[in-house]
Amino acid sequence: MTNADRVLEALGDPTRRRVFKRLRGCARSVGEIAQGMDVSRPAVSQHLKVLKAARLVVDRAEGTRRVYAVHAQGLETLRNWLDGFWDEALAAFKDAAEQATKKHEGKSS
Amino acid sequence: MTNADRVLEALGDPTRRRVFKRLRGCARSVGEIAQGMDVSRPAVSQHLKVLKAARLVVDRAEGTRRVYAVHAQGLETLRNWLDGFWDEALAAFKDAAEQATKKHEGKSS
DNA sequence: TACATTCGTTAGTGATAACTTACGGTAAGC
DNA sequence: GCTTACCGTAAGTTATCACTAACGAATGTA
Repeated sequence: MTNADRVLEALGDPTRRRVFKRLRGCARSVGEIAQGMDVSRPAVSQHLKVLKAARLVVDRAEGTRRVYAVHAQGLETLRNWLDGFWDEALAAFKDAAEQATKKHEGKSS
Repeated sequence: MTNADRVLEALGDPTRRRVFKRLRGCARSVGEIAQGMDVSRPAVSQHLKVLKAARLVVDRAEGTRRVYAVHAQGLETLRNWLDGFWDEALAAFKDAAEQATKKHEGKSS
């Protein structure tokens, strides 16, 4: 399982996306994130675990609290996956075009 | 439910990603996609339905067969979501910095 | 040391979704 | 017009996943 797979699977859940969006711009503790959401704190904790495994967030201990913040690496992984998909698609298209050209040349000769 | 939500949810499933990757560079029919995979043809058909709803693929009738190909719009949606996240994160960070500055000015005055 | 608070973990449950089998519909070929 | 091939859909089953509840660990405090 690649890192890109973990990122896509992590962002596939809507609740997890809401948790992730709550960390834009400022780091928050688990309780602060759960505050105002319609899910329990353990649920948020579990979602953060998945987001952490995907390198989408990082956590640091701050007394008894655990503060989470967005980590650039996860979104960079997603961006690289996106770019890589385009590159491979383009390469495959190029190969197909070349084979078609070769076939056409063989026909004309 | 936004389009970005549909894209992320569609790409969240590993089988669906394998189906999607099979369309890089060349369009294929449903049977061709299912050929060599460890899932049945109806399963592939259902996944393609979800991918189509997310604007990740397009389909065209070709006789009795139905040919699917990647559609740029879905991945563009994902890219926009990615960029938008960065923008909002940056804006939030900026606001926090400005508030901190304001507070600091108020203190010094 | 004893207590309180905060967070993480595990077990169990309920819901969602993915897979298979079976059926119906449509277009091409004889 | 009948047969064949290909695809989508529906029903049913299985499995996966997210949520709640309960317990345990660690830190800060009296």
